[in-house]
Amino acid sequence: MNTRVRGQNLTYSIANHIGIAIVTGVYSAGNPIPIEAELCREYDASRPVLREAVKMLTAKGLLGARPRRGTWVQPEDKWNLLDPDVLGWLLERKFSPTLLIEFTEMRLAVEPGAATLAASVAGPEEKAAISHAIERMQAADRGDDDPLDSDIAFHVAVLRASRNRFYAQLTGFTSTALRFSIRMTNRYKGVRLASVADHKKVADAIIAGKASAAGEAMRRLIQEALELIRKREAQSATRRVSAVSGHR
Amino acid sequence: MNTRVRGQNLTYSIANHIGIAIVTGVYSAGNPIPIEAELCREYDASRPVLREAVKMLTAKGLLGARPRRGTWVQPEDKWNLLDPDVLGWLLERKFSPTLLIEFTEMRLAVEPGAATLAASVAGPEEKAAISHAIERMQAADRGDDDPLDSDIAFHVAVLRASRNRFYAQLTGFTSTALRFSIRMTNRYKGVRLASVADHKKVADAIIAGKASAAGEAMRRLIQEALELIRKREAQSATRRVSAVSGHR
DNA sequence: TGGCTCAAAGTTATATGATAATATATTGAA
DNA sequence: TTCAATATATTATCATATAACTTTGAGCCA
Repeated sequence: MNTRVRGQNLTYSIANHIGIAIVTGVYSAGNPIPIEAELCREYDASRPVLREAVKMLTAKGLLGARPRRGTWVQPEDKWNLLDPDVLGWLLERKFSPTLLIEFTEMRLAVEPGAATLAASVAGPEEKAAISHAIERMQAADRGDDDPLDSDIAFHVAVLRASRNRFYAQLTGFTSTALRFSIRMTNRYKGVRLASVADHKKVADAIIAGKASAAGEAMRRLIQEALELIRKREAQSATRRVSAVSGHR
Repeated sequence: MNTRVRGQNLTYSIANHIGIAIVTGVYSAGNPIPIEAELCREYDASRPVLREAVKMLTAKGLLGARPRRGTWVQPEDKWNLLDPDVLGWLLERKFSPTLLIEFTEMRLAVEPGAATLAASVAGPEEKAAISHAIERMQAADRGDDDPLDSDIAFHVAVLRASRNRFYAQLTGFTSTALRFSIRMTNRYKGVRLASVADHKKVADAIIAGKASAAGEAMRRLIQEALELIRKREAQSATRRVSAVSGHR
């Protein structure tokens, strides 16, 4: 192979490469990671650098290593899917509609939860951030801002407004999910999965301190997006099938 | 300091030590991580070992490093709180009722979501696992099984039954959360935060395929636990205040 | 012939020391 | 006073050597 990776930081580049190789199945249980010495040759790097990269990946649950047994890919259920890097690798290189549906299903639970909390605890600055995101979305509809960025900003603002560290932790996750959701579906429809008006309902409820209304509005918002995604997936699955049968 | 750490694996032990030191605030933005050379002296280890440990921690978002700038602790919002190690360090060494409330708030959204999904997609084996966990809880009430383990087994079984990788990913998170929830509250009450009967309602709804009923039952279950935890926290806060004022 | 013990080999773990890259601070000049 | 160049401290990378630890297999004994 001899894939000399270059970037500002060799260790991170190699960790990235191997990480991607793992999630795309280049390395797997059936096709195990080569031993250190061979990896050094493949990536043309010294052993310490390679070991540091491998340690980063073991910290993310992708790899395991033991003396004499070598280095191996962990079973998929040990991967830290909520780690932004791991999720990024998975989406960037091995995107699948199933994955998109799975994390939209998760957003369907998480974001209403965050919105409910936000309505009871958000302070003035956090509410201002939410309002500002809505204004940006409206501006985007007039062509004065980026539709994707403003949409993401809104969801991130709500997560932060929950004043719950675990929800706040999911901002990276949600940004990524949203970016890919839209990238996948905007070929068929406008760039939004839901209207600005629907987003504004959520914002208004949070700012008014109406907890259950905020949660419910957010739930409807994501439910709508999820159904749209499921429908598109069903359609393209049908298309794939008819394309295959058409060849016969 | 010279804290020679010994264990079967030096690198992991050191990563653990430093990880705990970070989350407990021994190292912080104000009191930065010493330079590599000093860390080597403190932990009596070679530079490669130390660098590998540091790389594991940067992979978990706890540290950052740049040439000439040294190694520093990342702001807390960059920590991967959903990483099982990070969460474990935080709970094991710096437990706080606030943290307990925060992740119970998150469970309040996540687990009903998982239960809802599970009701529509769980297969026979997954339903059997849920039933089995309920049986174990009943056995525990008769003294024939462990109350804590059986309780955890139930929640884990539901998450897995959702057939959603992101929910499944949260099993470690939930086990930890539950273990600490109970450890914190069982001094005051029986070991359960909610009755076996309430758990069984969730299980029955999932097995019957009643999605919204399953979600709602699970929501009630955790809502109950959350209120109990909040009440206990308010009480002990009062106790702390009166103890302090009593001393004056 | 089967099982147990022990030894050897292969692989990761740890150590040492040296060189390169880089960002910051300092110093000097404009 | 400001900007640029240079010095310096720190991480990044490299090369190599030794240790520790399983796994495997061979040999021996029952």
